[in-house]
Amino acid sequence: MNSRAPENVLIAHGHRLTEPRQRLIAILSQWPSRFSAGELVKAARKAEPPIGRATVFRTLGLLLELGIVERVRGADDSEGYVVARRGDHHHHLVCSSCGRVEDLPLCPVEGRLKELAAERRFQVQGHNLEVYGLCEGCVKADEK
Amino acid sequence: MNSRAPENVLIAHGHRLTEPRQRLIAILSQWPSRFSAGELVKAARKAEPPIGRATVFRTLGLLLELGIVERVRGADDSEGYVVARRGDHHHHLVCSSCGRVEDLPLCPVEGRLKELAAERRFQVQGHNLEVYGLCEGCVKADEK
DNA sequence: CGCCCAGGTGATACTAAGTATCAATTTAGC
DNA sequence: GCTAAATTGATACTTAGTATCACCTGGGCG
Repeated sequence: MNSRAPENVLIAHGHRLTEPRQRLIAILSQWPSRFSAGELVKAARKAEPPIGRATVFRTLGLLLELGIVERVRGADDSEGYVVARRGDHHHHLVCSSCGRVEDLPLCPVEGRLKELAAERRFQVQGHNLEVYGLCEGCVKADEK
Repeated sequence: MNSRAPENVLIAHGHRLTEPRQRLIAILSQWPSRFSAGELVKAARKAEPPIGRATVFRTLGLLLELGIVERVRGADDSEGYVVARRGDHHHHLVCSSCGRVEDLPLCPVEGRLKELAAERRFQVQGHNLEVYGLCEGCVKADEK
């Protein structure tokens, strides 16, 4: 089966596949786009039976750590989450108009960054890049 | 005089140079490194006369908008601020051991990013890059 | 199958980081 | 110095996240 399915990743890392977690994953898998912690808490509270706030945050942290969910920050420093669509290194193109998040699989930083940091004797461990602008749809809407 | 002095930038943008703002700028100019909102609020509250919490946040927002202060995020998603040391486009090398923040004036993203985004028909408005790792001092300390 | 217990849950309470409101005060130009 | 507009500070509220702790349950074991 799909070893990248959240349920399997959870188990592979020695976590239990509890009922609240499964239901939370189900909620997330249906999520259309970016969401905030509060939105997820609200959806979880509305579920039947409801999932507690603490569990939502704990599970969110777990999914974040396992790379199943990613934190996204928009141009205005707004925070949010998205369900990860790829497991490898990538970045995000965040639309500042509609909030949509696209993946940018090719990293425009690698290589160049290494040289720059080496000159400074800075030992790079990782980096985070968020690109913001207008997605194709919003550019068109803007032109009208 | 120095047109990049916070006081002058404030005035140049039509803001008033009030006493609380001046004192807050004075506090910031002495700040050794990265700070959190809470730390600044505490320092402002200890000042004589104290500066109110709301004013601290409003002023912080203003200084952020004017580029006098910058938001910095570490590897662990920790948030913080630093007083900007340069006014042009740059990024940050954040030490995940000591928290020190260095400026990276050469942008390793420009150019490459434009091509990549163009292929995707994404209209780039800006980007944010944080690099984390170990600063020169912490690399040495680590080797011992 | 049923026991057992570590890992997980949910209620509650707490902290940090902001935002909103509004009456009282101050600034800067006239 | 006067006045309008900007700013302040107190207070209350919101969102995000952590801490605690008694209770519950998933799943390995006999």
